Amino acid sequence: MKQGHFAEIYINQKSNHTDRAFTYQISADLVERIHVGSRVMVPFGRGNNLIEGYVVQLRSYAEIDQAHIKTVQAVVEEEYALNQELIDLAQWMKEQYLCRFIDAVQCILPTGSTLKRERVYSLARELNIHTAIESVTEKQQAILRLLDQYGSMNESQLQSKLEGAVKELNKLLRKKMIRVEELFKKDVNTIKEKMIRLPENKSYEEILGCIAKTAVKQKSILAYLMQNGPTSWPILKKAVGVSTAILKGLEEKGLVNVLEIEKRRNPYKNLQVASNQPYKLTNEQEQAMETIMPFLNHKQNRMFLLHGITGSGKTEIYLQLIEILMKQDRDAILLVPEISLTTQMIERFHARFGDQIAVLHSRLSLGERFDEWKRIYNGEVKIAIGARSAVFAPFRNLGMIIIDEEHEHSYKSDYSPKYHAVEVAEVRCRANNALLILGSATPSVESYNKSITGEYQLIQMVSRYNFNPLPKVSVIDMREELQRGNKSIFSEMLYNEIRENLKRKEQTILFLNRRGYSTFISCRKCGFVVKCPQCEIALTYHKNIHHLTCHYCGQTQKPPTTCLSCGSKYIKYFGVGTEQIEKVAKDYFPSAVVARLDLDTTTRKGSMERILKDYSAGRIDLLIGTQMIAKGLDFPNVTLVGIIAADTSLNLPDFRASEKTFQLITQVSGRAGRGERPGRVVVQTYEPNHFAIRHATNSNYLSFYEQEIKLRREFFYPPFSSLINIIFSGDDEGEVIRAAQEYTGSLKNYLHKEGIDPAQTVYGPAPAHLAKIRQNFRWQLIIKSKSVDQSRLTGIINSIRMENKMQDIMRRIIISIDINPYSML
DNA sequence: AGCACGCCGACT
DNA sequence: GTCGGCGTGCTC
Repeated sequence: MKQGHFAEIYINQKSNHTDRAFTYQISADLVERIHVGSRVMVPFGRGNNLIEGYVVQLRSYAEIDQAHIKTVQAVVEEEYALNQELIDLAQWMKEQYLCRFIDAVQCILPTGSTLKRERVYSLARELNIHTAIESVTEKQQAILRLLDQYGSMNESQLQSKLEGAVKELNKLLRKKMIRVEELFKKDVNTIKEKMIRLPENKSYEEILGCIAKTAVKQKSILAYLMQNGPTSWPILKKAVGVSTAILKGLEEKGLVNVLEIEKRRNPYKNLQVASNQPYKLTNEQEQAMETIMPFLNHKQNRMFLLHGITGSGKTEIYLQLIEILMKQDRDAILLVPEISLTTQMIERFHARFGDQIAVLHSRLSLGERFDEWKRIYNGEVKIAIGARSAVFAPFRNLGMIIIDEEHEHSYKSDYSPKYHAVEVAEVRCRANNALLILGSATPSVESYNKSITGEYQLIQMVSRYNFNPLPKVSVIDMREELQRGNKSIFSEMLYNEIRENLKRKEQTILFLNRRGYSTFISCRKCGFVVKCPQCEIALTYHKNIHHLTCHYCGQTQKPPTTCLSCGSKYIKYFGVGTEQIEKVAKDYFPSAVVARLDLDTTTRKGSMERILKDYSAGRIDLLIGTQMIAKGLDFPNVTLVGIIAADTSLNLPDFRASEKTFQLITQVSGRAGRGERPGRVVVQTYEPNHFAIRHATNSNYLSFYEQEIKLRREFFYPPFSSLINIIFSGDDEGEVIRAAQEYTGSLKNYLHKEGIDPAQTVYGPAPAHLAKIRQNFRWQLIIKSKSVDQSRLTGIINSIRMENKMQDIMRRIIISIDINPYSML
C-alpha cells in the first residue's frame, strides 16, 4: 500500500459505468488547494483526455495498484466548489433516488456552472487551402472552406452548416489539414463591468492640469466623475456622450482608473417596497414561537409541522424566526411552491430584510440564477427564498429550512433525480443541526402522520389572524339541479350569488381545474373520441383558436366536421373547461368584467402578473381560473368563490385523489373573505356525501385525516407502505413490453431470494396511465413494500441495473425510477 | 458515455 | 499492403 496524497474522485460523465469513485494521486503543489468537494481536472480513459471531477474523499494511501493511478492535473475555480455537507448530500441522493452521483451534483450546483468540453476546429497552420482541396472529397472540401471562412468552429456550428460534417473531421485531422483545440466552457459566466473612477493619489486640480485646454470631452468625463464618484462605463458613456477612445486617452495618461468589477444581474431591481416592521403576535402565534425557540437557541435539530388554517399568520412566524436566527449569524432557506404566485411573500420578506435575501426559481435566466447562487455561496446574503431547487442553497451556517405549503406537489421533482424537497431538507437539517419548519393549512397525510408518531412536533393554529370568520360554505348537489331542469353550468344559487356580488361591487373567483372549452369531442353515432395521434389522449377543444389541442404534447389540429371513424355528422362537444365558463359568464353577466387565468392566458412573460394586478386594483369583477388561482392569492375584496365541479379530481385512479380534492377545495375556499367583509363559498358537486368534500366544506382537517389514514392503512398505501414506480419507455412498443417483462422477472427472482413475497410487492408491468406520450410508449411497474424494506428494494433495483443481460435489453429503452412517487398516474 | 484498440473487407 | 468501417471492452 502506497503512502502519499490521494483523492477519491467522481468524474462528470453521465454514464452508469463510470458512476463510482476513482483514485487519483495529488501532486505536492496541489495538496494545499484540494479539499473534499473541490472541482478538479483529471486524465481519464485510454486517451487520458481531461475531464472534470469532484473530490469526495482525501486519503493518505491508495488501495489499488500504484501502476494504475494517475495524477490530478488541476483545480478548477476553487470558489465554486462543493463542501463535505453537499458531497454527503449527493451520496445520500444517489442511494435514495437511485441516480448517478453526478446527477445529484447537477441538482446541487446551479445549472450551467459545470464545465463542458468543447472542441474547436480550425485549418492547420501551414495549409495551402487551394492545393489541399484538390486531394479530398466534396464534403471535406466544404468543411475546409467553412473553416477558411469562419476561422474556427465547434462541432455543432459545423453540423448546422453542413449535415454530416462531424463524421469527416477525424479524416481531415489524420491528413493534418485541420487542427483541434479543446476548450472547457461554462454555460454561464459572470458579467464584468468597467468601473471608472478618479485616481486616489492625485487631486482634481492636478488631474485637470494634465490635459490640454481643448480636450473638452475629457474634461466633461472628469467633471462627471468628480461630481458623481466612481461610475460604470455604460452609465458614464450615456451621461457624457463620449466614445471609448476618449476614455482610453485618459486611462493611458493615468488620469482615471478603470476597474473590472463583477456585475450582478439583479432580477428584482424594480421591486420597490416600503420597509415593514414585525407585527405584534397573537397568543397563538406567541405560543408557536415559544415552542420553537428553545431548539433555536440551543442550535438543535428538530422538525416541526405548523398546521395553521389560512389566515392564521404563519408567514409572520417565519419572519420572526428568521430574524432571531440572523442574530445568531445563521442562515435560512424558505421554500415556496410556485414562485410566480408568491410575489407577495417575496415582497414581504424584502420589506423586512432588504438586501439580505437571494431569490432562486426557474423563471430567472441562467445568468440571474447563477448570480443569486453566488451571493449565497459568498455569504453576501443570509436568506434564500425559492422554489424546490432552493433547498440546495449553499449556505455554510444553515440554521433553518422553512417549507411553506408543505403538502404541495411541486416540491417533488418531475425530472430525474426525482427528489422530494422535504426529504432533502430533512437530511440537510440533520447535517447542520438546523430546524425544519413545515407549514400548511392542509398538511399532507404523510406529514401529519409523522407529527402523530412524534417524528415531527405538531404546532396547531386554529384562529385567523384578523379574527375574520371562516367563509360560509354551501354545497350544491348538481344531480338535484339537473332533476329540477337546470342544465346550465351554474347552479341557481351560484348564479344568484354572482349577481348579488356584482351588484355590491365585490369580486368573485370561479374555479375549475380544467382548461380549454370542451374537454373532448365525440361522435354521437359510433362513440368515437378524437385523440392525439402521438399521445392517445382525448384532445381538448379551444374555442378562441378554434383548434383541438393535446394537453400533453401541445400539438394542435382542426376539429373534424364529420366523424373520422364512421363519417357521420353528429359530432358533439363534451365536458366543460375554463374557456367555456368564461363565455357563459360573459353571456349571463354582460356588464361584468370577466378575466381568465390559466395556462393558456399566462404563457407570455408578465401576463399573469398583469391579470393579477388588474384584479387586485378592482378592474376585474369575475376571475375564472384553474389550479393557478387556488394558491396564495390574497385579495381583500373577494367575497365569493365558486367551485364549479369539486369532484373532477376525485375519481382519478390515484390513492391521493381524496387528499388532493380536500386540499384543493380548502385552498380555493380560503380565497374568500380575506378582507373585512365575510366570504361565501359555493361548492358544486355530484358527490356531496364524499368525505373529502364534506370535511373540506366544514374545514375539518382532523376528521378528514382520520378517515383517510384508515383507508391508507386498509389498502396498504403510504405512509404504511412505500412505493417505487418504474416507467419503461421507448418508440418500439414491443421492445418496451419485453423490457418491462424481463425486468419484472429479474426483480421477482431477487425478491424471492431475499424472502420477500413478489405477489404482495410487485404490481404490473402494465401500460402506464398515459400509455403513449409524444410517440413514446410507456409501461409501468409498481413496487409496494413495507417502509422498512425500502432500502433493500433500492439495493435490488441497483443490482438489476448492473446485470449485463439487462443492459442489453435496456439499450433502446429509457427507464425512469420514481421513489415515493407523488402520484401513480 | 466516450474512447482506443483490433478485427475484417474493399481499395491502391 | 493499408485505409477506414464497426464491434468490444475498459475507464483510477
